[in-house]
Amino acid sequence: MVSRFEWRCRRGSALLPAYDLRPMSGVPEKPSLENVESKWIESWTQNATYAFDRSATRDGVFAIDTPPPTVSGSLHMGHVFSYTHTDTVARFWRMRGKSVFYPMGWDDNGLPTERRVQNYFGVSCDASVPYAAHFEPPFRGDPPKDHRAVPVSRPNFIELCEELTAQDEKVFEDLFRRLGLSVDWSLLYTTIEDRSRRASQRGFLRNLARGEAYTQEAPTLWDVDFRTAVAQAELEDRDRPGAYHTIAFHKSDGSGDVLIDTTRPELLPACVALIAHPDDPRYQPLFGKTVRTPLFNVEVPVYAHPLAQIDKGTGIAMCCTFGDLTDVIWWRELQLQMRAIISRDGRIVADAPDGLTDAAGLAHYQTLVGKSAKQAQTAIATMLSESGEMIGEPRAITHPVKFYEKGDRPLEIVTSRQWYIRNGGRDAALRDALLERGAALTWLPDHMRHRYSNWVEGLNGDWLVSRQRWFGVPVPVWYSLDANGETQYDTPLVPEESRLPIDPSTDAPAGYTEDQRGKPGGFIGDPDVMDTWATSSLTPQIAGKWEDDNDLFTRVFPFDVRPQGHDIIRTWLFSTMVRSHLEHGTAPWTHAALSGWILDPDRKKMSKSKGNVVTPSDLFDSYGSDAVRYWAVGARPGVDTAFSEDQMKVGRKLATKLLNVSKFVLGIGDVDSSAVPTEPIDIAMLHRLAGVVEEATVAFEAFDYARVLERTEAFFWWFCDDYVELVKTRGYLEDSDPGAISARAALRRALSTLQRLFAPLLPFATEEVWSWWQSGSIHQAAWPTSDQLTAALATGPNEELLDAICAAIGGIRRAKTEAKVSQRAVVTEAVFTASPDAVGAITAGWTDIANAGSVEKWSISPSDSAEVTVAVTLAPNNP
RNA sequence: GGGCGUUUAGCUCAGUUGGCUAGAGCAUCUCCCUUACAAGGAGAGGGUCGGGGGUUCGAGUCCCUCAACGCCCA
Repeated sequence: MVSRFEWRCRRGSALLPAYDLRPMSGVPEKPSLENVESKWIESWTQNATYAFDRSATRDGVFAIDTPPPTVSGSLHMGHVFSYTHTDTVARFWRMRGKSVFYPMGWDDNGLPTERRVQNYFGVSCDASVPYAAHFEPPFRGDPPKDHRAVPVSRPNFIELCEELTAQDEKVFEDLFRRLGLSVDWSLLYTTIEDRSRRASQRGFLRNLARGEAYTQEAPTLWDVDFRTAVAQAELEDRDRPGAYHTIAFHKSDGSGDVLIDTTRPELLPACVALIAHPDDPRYQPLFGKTVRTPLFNVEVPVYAHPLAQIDKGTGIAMCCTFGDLTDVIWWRELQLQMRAIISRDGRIVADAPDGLTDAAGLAHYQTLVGKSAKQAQTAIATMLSESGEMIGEPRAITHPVKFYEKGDRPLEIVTSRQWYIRNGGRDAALRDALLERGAALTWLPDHMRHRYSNWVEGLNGDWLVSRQRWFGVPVPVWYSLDANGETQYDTPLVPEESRLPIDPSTDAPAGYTEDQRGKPGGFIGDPDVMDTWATSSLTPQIAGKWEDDNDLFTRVFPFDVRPQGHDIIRTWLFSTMVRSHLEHGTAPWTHAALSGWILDPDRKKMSKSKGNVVTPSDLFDSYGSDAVRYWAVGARPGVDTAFSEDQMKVGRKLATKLLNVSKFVLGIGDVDSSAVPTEPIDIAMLHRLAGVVEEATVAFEAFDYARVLERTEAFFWWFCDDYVELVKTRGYLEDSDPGAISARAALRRALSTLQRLFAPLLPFATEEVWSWWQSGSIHQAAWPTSDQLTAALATGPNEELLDAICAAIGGIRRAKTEAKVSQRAVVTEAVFTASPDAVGAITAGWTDIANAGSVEKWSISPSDSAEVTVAVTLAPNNP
């Protein structure tokens, strides 16, 4: 650890010792939380309070791989919640003398932005439309419901994306500043900017050069609305109603029918085989023979394959190209024919598939052309009924169907050429290496490691990174065209890294000129963009300016922590691990901190669709940023947490209390900064606080900001309610009184420590009270230590003393409450009993107790009980 | 179907390697305008720690089992 002294020299700061005294003129007459936010936000910006010191070496740096929020949405309480957690840890390490690398990024790349731009401006991207200079979109916000999207060129569309993201990003930045994040805003990046595109393309080209990226034409899960391929990580199963249709296939030798059950009869024209389990005696005689499809009269083989489920339906299934991933496996392993009938927009293609030659079959097919899968299903069920080839009625069931997580219709499987990055899904050695990397991470909370290993172990293919979209990072390759104009996919043309970022749709590869584009002997650009995750998987590299500024990169990489939601372990966390493992041979960070969900007070997950979302800025206005942070910090790492304005009210109370008690301590009277507390109760209080400091330090080192708050807060209220009340009268004595000196010195030591313990949690209120008596920002002050707090004290900890004294004053207070008199009421006599040790403690602290309780006369006698008892006689004239 | 988590006061949650009579905040009730703070303070009531079984001198805590709720994966 860097010592406070070294750190101060390095930062060139001129901080005073933590409890050095300043003129009291800084304490306001009436402390208030009003306007502290704007005041300190401005001060922090002007003084570059949170600037990363890049002269620090890796050992002296704490580096955070901040999640770049998607700017196509709005910031919600989930952001406030989790970003506050990270900020507390950043602030702690900064106070511990680390140079904290805390960047912010905006994820403005990809589908969500496209969708928002379409909805906001009322446009749609159409690559065939020419570019229009000075294009004015039909709307800026809220196009009417019946508005038909205006097609715009890809460059125009991208301009609109940039316009809207810039606007959204400003709102985000303001909100994060208001929340008090100690981000170094000079490190800001966006995922669509040149530097990110360069990093993304460079990373991809390095993968390609090492054989970790490859292109392949293969059946792929496909969203028919977004018209793009999707990756395994973006899938989700949704339960959907469906129906089993029992359909009769006809044996080619005329010996009867074979019945199959299917939920997708519309794929009948795409049927290429029937498949049963090799051990199924019912179908063993049919293996190797053929049957003819109903309606279409196409001859298809019957094969055996172990993936056929004996107990499902009739036990024999039709294999179509393609109904599901099992079909793909059968098609590949049994080398079946291809009869694709679903187009990329989800409709039945015009051309009947190979092998469909029967005149009646063709006529049936014609009725399906152009229909959606759903419409085709209805049509074909009707035809099957009419032809008598459907047995009975369809039987309704509910079954899991694969969807793109952002999509509205079930995924289809279409064959297309796509780019993949190896992620262990097809390679056991790589998978094991990635599992090991995950196991070596410190997970917060620890059980989240299972999400990672679970996912990696379940991978069934490599990572599909190409997307058939516009607003993203282009796949940075071209393909040469041979003399016949055929595309040479196996030997892509790649740019020099120094040219990046490139757009292959407008840039030409080296050795070619633009007029050779699309011509035989010329070239074409890869039309696709990369998946958003392919870029955001490089956030450590982007934020750390990998290859653009390697001096910086080596000072921050591997990062200390990746904070993120547990819902994106399989996507963001895993893909970042893959890229770092492949490129750098290391994990990208040492810690992964997973935040929980925000639930509404009814324990439901908050979401816009449920209409239970609260706007953060309204809460900042109502309770103050510190109060909102207080609510967030109260949640233990990784735990789902109910939204609670009540907690914010408590936080507001705490911040107000901190102001008030600071005013009291600083206003009670001066004391020399070299003064050492001498009264037993003062010394014992400082030792108690020293224990809190040690506990808070350990907790923060383990990212447990919630425990820091809990322990600090518990001490703080005790300090205010008991300790301060007890020593108040003594502290007001004249300056030369030894008791007053002891109290004031102890109060100041404690105050300085408490302010700094709270600083990472309540940055505004603590900065405010610190400014009353210290110079420099509290957020650059040193984290308190127990040594500092107990320096030069004559005696050690004495919890028994504090407990006995507090029990004594508590007894007096209780007596007054029970008598329903004011706490100011005078006690003419108090008669105590207590254990012999407690008798000593109460005697030692008697003057303070008497002052706090307004006790005139007292006596005490030892008892066998550990309990302190008191009999109180109240003055007759009390109110 | 596999994995993970949660279950403690009316509510939200602490409870560390097993160790005094199980704690806090909120809410409720009573009282107090007190010189840092009424946007405050002093006090009170409230729990067979999800059920069952086991280990132990001792279990909220460890083991087994069952249940409910939630999440991840298939």
